[in-house]
Amino acid sequence: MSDLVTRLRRHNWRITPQRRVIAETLEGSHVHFTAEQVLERACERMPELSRATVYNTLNEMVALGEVIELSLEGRSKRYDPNADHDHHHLICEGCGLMKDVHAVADPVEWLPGDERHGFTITRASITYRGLCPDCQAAA
Amino acid sequence: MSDLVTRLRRHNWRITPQRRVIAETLEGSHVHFTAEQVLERACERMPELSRATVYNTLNEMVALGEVIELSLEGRSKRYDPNADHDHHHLICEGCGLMKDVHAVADPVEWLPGDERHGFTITRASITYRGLCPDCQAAA
DNA sequence: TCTCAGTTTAGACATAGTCTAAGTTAGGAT
DNA sequence: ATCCTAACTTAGACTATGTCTAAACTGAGA
Repeated sequence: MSDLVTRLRRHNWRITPQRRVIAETLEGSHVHFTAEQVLERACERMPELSRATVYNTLNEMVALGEVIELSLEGRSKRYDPNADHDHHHLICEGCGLMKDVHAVADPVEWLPGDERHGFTITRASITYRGLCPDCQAAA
Repeated sequence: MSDLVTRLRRHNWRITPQRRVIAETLEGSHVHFTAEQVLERACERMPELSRATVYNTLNEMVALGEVIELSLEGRSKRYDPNADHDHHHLICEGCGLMKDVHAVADPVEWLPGDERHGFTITRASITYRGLCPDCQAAA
């Protein structure tokens, strides 16, 4: 069983066949899919699945805090089933490949008080950009 | 004269009236506007300015490296006329207010070699999230 | 003045995402 | 078991954001 499904069930969230397929699609890859990519892959297992259900379900999983929504590149959002807020993202500027990474310091501590403009800061995420090994070889 | 216009001129880029209005609109605020907001404000000074010109011009300024494109929140990109890549962003989760901030360390150094997956890393940006003073008071 | 590359324009088109109204499903009450 | 109800799903219309195209315009140099 998908770990994401387990986490979702803890919220007393009804696990319908559609939601299960969507959760398992999200979790079954190292890549972070867009909603359209989730729809496409989930439809291989459940062809009658509708676009609206995919969008609704992804938004609900984000609202429950079990999936992170990423607006990093291009026009569409991507969904990360790893809800651990301490990880960051590494993006290849050549091909768009995205990896989860962990940094050794908490960025919140590196923002001086006089740069906080009176905000209370709850979290921080880092986006690293560069070239993946394949794109370096191609260059 | 707008500093952004000065920087753009150095690229031998023709500064037309339309481009000047767009650049000055971008730079004349502490807020980072969406393309539609730039269009709306620029049209107050030049009503016949077209949507296509705003989008083209913003994309060209990004390509020249003099404006940074931000895909952080919501559906639309925002444009930051401060091309200094060492600054980061602080976003209020209540009202969407966005501020430029500077951290005291370079986040690239916080990513250990074994978390780099063979990438060459060229830059890193941090997105801080929290509540601005007004939204704290309202809560 | 003429020419031509670069620029601007209106509007068609494309893509991403949301909403609505109707139909379906599942679980509790009877 | 059957009914009732709320939650869920669906197709497709709709909205928002951004890109493209073809034609018109502009201005610097021949």
